Amino acid sequence: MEMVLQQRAAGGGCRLGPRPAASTAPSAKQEQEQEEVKEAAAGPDAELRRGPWTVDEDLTLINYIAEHGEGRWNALARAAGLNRTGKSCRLRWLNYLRPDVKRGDFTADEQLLILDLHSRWGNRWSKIASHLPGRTDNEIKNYWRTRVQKHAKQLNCDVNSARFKDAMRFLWMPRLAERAAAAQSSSSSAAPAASLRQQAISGDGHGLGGSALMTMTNGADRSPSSVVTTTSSPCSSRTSSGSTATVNNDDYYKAAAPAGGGDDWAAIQRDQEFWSTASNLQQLAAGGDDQQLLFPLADLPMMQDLSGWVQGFSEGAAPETHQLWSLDDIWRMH
DNA sequence: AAGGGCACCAACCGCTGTGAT
DNA sequence: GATCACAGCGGTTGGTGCCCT
Repeated sequence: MEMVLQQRAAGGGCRLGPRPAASTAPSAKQEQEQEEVKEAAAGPDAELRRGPWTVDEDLTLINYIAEHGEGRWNALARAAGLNRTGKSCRLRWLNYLRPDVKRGDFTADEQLLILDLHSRWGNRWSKIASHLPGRTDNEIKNYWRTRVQKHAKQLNCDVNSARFKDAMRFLWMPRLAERAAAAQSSSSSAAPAASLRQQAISGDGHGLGGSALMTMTNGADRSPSSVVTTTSSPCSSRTSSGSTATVNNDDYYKAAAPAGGGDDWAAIQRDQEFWSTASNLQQLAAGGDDQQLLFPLADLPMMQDLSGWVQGFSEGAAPETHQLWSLDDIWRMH
């Protein structure tokens, strides 16, 4: 325990001392409230501690909560003798010290879930976190900001844009689903979603016939903005425009294949051609001028089969008519 | 080896919601 | 209904450490 705490206390950085003035100056009332909180928590002569938690502080908090339980954080901070605000104690406990906090990289399953839930609820980190046992809202938020937003930036689009959402739905999420399924097949301790995904991919009991049929739906209204079915062998699917598209998993997975495993985004992002393709297809779908494309579409390795897929990159597409599977559907089947 | 740049993430802040008085 | 205290949420910051040149 001591060693773990030592590592945790030593890990990660944060500022020490007072932070710089905020861009919006606090009101006199707010300043007074803050002073009162300080004095109430530590007495008029004591300066509240800020910044990284020490091992001693962690142990004090853990022991106090083990004995008295959590809640009433300001009172807890005082009673435990911690020279911290209740807020700080609560955050430290919930995001770090709680025994069920899961640490380490997000699994493909978890990433998939985050993407799906964020597409529905937006930046409702706490709500999203409630669906990922052991993960904190802070962790998910950090993940989103450091990984997802970074790649939106690299695509020169906003993370909330339809373009980026389409890229997530059609490129990243199917890929994650497949990786999660692969991970599931090599693991005996499977999450329910993983086992369901495996069923979906193997077509077990759902008439999928060996295809990884996965359609991501659009936001709160749950209506698909467009449809792509992915298969391990070419198959046809009807697009929002009514044309038939054949999207071969092997093609775009090949294009996005990780050089050596690791982070999915990193793997996809490494392949500049892949992103350029997505970017160009988006421009084409939006009626962009072919002359503006980064390179001739005819040269793209995926172009033969993507005429329909391009339509998927347009906004406001009509709902699909054939069978759609969302994560919800898969979840329910379990 | 040095140092500059960047990703990561713990911890902060302001604000809002909620329940008690 | 008004006020207060507290809990909780989402946005932001900046130190640490890794990676690249």
